[in-house]
Amino acid sequence: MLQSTRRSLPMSLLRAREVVMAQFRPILAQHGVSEQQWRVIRVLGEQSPLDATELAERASILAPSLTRIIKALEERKLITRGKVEGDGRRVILSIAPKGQVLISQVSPESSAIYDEVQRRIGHERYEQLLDLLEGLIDLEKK
Amino acid sequence: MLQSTRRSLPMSLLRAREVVMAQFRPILAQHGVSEQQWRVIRVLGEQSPLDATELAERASILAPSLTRIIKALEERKLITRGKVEGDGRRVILSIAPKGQVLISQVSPESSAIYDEVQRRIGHERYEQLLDLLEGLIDLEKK
DNA sequence: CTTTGATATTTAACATGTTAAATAGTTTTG
DNA sequence: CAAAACTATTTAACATGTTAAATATCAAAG
Repeated sequence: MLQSTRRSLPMSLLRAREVVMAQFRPILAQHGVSEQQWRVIRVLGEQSPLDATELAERASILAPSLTRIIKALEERKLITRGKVEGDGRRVILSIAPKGQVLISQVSPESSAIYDEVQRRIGHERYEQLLDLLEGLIDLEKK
Repeated sequence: MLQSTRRSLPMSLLRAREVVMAQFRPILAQHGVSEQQWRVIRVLGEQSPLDATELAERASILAPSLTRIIKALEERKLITRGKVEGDGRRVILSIAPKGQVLISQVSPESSAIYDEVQRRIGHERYEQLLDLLEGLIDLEKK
């Protein structure tokens, strides 16, 4: 029997994400970074340096997109790019000072929005949702 | 304090969706339709005709993307496009016979995958997840 | 040591996402 | 009724998603 488009898991995931991101986009736009660029910067803010493959994995961005994003962020001196000695194929990325400044500017506003969303749906439901999503994500690895 | 990228709501929603869609993409690819094209076809399969605005809303596709998708689907005769009498601005879309055939071909395979995902994470958790997502989506309307 | 196979990144090509602006038609106002 | 305001769709421009293929380098076999 046909799945209704209203209670379809992929569709619900997409819409839920849309609702949350709609809160963020204006902030990111004010700082001149896209959603994906911000993900890259934030991952490098947590751990730096990282090679491109690891970075792509952690930021959930496909390699071809990452190539383009890296180029843009490097030109703006938000990140730096280097080569690994011992393996000439790998590219190593690091957060740059300007990138750290950006993180320190955006993070407070970002946290405020997270808190607001969490408050509106309830702390318990929020954690529950994250747990269920994690369970779904882990299906991939089995 | 900084949100970890691992337990970030937008990131988790994105990854969870990715896991589910990874199951679907091969099927859709076999039938030569993209994920978004399939959403449009499926929505029209549920209700047809629909005007472009309604269709965009229900398929969670932005108007500019819908314009391009409609063009492609109409050329392949999967949907048909008409004008409304009384309002010359509106475009009306309907599912075409070829589109209905496609739905009848893809739906069984699609359902099988839904069932499999549901089985793997558990029926109860599956419904719970949909409920929580719905709650998040409804924040938008308040 | 060189050929074969695997891995990391990039390029290419096309579809979609995203915001802003343009177009065309409709409704509201004065 | 004519100007102004509004609505629906399209176009434009650029970023990203997606798959496949190309490059470059490294590792394994022979």
